[in-house]
Amino acid sequence: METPQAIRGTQDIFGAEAEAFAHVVETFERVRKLYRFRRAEMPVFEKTAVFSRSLGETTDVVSKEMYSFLDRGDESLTLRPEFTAGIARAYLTNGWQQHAPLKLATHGPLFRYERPQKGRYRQFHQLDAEIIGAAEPQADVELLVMADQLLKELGVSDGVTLMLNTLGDGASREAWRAALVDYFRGQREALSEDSQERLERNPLRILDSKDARDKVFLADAPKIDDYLNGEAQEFFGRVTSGLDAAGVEWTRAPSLVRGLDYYRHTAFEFVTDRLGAQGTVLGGGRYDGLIETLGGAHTPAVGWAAGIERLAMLVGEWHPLPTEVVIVLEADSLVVVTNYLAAKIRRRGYSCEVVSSGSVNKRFEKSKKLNPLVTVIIDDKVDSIDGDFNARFKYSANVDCDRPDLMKYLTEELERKYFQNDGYDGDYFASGQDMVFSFESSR
RNA sequence: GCGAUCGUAGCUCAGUUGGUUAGAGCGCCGGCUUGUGGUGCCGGAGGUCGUGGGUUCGAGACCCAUCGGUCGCCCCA
Repeated sequence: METPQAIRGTQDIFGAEAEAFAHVVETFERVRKLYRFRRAEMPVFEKTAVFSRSLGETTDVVSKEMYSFLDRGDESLTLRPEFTAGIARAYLTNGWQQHAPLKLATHGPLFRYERPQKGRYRQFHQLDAEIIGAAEPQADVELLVMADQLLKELGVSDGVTLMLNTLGDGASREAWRAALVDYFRGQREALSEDSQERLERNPLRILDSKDARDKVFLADAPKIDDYLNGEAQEFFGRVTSGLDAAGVEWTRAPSLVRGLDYYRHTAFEFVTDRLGAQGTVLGGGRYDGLIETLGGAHTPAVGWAAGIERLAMLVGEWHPLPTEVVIVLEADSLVVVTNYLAAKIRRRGYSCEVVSSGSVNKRFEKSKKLNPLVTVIIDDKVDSIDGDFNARFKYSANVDCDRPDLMKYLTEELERKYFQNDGYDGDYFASGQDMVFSFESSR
């Protein structure tokens, strides 16, 4: 029987990486509540039109990266390549207009048919935050400040910079785009093959080409600032002054454009040079035109998405808190004692692991590897002078264990309730790194 | 879709200019040792050397194809 392989570009995440992944999500959940964003869940697949119409037919995402298939009714469905389009559809379908302006947060898997590489997968995961039905720059500011706080709380903000730009309103953007096409047409033959292609499909993209043949023309290319009308300028000014007031650092990136057609005004990316070719860790912008393309009324909105895998890589290995208590069963006849104690300890809210298989030697090896705060040993050695003990309950705590609550619980409550002892029996000594306390129950 | 690079035990890797029964460390299992015990010693399980062809008296090592991983281009989080 041959084991089927996992699909290319999917990942099985485990251990420290999985902990880092969970840590990113948990931090996002916590921060999103601080900003009072409401949680939403959407399907992972939609009718293909949801994405093809909103993202722009000519974008690479739509033209070659979507996971599309026909269902049994011959309807074309697509695994979501991004969140925004699906959220916009849900907003219209469910009448969420009544909640506008609506602050939404979600996270989960997305799918794109691409060659995998560092920080890029066919099934990848994003955090997502959107404000729908808010035309004011204030919404952009709130979203950016939240993103900034998220990165800071994750401890990854060092070396990550906020690149900020404006694409102006629809009219500004079109005028700029036309000027760029004009300009680059003049140099057409000198451009890279990729950029000659971009000239027809997505001229804004030429601006962040990595090809040296293109870079020489960038300095003299038309600037968006020259095409912004007064309104667009004022909008951008309010965004930047809001960020300054909130203490969020940013860098103007006049050639920053976003890949999808629906962006207007604010566009931004938090980038780092620590992730190889995939420098963008969080990106987004304003998409005032999107909801109309799905048949809704004109609805201004802003949002961003962040790659969980990329954030997790910046976070690095993340280890869960150490096990608080490990119970080592040394005498198999007393197995019920471990069941009793473990249940009690866990119900009390302390993490606990039981080691009760393998040779006694292996059990201690295992417990040492778990590196617990406290080790509890269940033993039936009859080694007292009068020989009337039938169970012994010892625990050893790391000398540095700064958990008086846990120590108190174990010494006083458990020991008294279960063993009906009077307390320490005087057997108390230091062994290496551990303080060892020993209790014995008498009958 | 394009390019580079890699693919030997569960994991990390050695395997000399192609030459007898393919190795180590870690991990796992067992035994002994260690009188509070992540030590030491002994033993064990586990590999069709990604797969399929080819060259050769002989290939894990050379060639071709294919699959997969990694990194990059395109694009994007």
